Amino acid sequence: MTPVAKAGRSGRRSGESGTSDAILEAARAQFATRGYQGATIRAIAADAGVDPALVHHFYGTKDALFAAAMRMPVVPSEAIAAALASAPQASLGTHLVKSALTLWESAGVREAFLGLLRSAVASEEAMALLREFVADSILPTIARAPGLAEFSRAEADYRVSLVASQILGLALTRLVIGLPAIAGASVDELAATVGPTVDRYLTGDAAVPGD
Amino acid sequence: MTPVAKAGRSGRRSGESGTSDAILEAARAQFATRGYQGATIRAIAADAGVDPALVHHFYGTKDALFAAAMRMPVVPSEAIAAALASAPQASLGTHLVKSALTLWESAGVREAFLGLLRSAVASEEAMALLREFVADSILPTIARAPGLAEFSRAEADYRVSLVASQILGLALTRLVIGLPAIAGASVDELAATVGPTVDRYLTGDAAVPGD
DNA sequence: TGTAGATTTCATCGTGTGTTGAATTATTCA
DNA sequence: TGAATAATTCAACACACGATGAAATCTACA
Repeated sequence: MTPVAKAGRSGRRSGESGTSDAILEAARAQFATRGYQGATIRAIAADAGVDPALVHHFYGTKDALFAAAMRMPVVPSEAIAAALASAPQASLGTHLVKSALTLWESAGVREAFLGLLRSAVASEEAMALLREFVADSILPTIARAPGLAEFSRAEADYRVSLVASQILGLALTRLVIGLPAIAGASVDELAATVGPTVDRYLTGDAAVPGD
Repeated sequence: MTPVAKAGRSGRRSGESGTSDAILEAARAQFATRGYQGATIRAIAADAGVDPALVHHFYGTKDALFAAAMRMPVVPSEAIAAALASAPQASLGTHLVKSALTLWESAGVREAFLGLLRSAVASEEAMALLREFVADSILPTIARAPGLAEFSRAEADYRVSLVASQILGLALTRLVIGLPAIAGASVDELAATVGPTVDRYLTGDAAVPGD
């Protein structure tokens, strides 16, 4: 958490410091936790153990820092791939929902999700980056699920996006808003009720290819 | 948008000014548009055509102003009631989804939704207020749908919350993130594919009462 | 009429912000 | 070795913020 110790006096340090990476990581964390306005250059610099001026030296303005920080991947799409790869005992949809819900229970996920939403909702640019990330990294991973290969590219896109809408809705109501009935339900309960929905979106009837 | 014209000199104005209401409305708009940190007392005062000190005079601190502004209802639950009351030609779920999607197409809804999320995601207090609002105002309205009366209170809560999760997920992916496949689909397409899901949540099998 | 209270502006305070320029130290390479 | 360049800190600027206290103007009520 405190990657670099701040030395008292100025001038260049010896050896590779990796300072600009430390700044970027601190920035990502601060932007995620506090949002764009709430994150201050000074706090980011303090987190990185560095003088605020150094942040500007590396990244110029706060906007540029933000843009750079947003380019870092946050959600491990490997986790999704792992969930898909592991043995689906029940239906695929149930398994997917269960994996997602279980993943969310690990520490810090709520904060990370909140942070992502905070950033995305705070600026159109961050929103575009998030959309790009979801569309280019997350959805294709889900699209590799068995049974989707037979559909056209457009229809598969549509189906997978519907899955995303339901699962993100679950995340929103359970993690962010905390609707009692959703937040209070167990992983198994939710997986049992929502799983079939995901199955239907993935391979069931009634999916219209969008153009 | 500019309810009260700012006069040059100090002292009380004659007649009822409704200034504190104007301040509250300006605050709501600013908090919704810019989030808690982004909204400034000065901007709110300017929007209300008033001196910044007057804001403090009426509401004390910025936190208190925020709390007061959050208490104003934003989402018209009458719209939901109207949608439920109007003739459901297709299934109830399809009708509900179609109504929601159509409502969103009217101007300003995306901004209002974004603002709500912005505020909710920015502070735990706003989140609690949003949860309270959804749980106490929105959900009971949906719960008056035909066919839900036969369920226990807990099960009806669970079912309605599932509906909320799917519909909010749709709003998130269509309005906020703008996932191409969802944002690009037509209202009828989405209603046709998501409607049955809502039907199943409302009256179908596989719903586990929480607790 | 007079006076207590409500509404409004003004001037200002202290603090924290993003940003800049110069100074200091280390590295690289001719 | 020496010169160019990169990394780092320091000190400070200008500005916007939330907040406060006093003064000015109006209303309500005795």
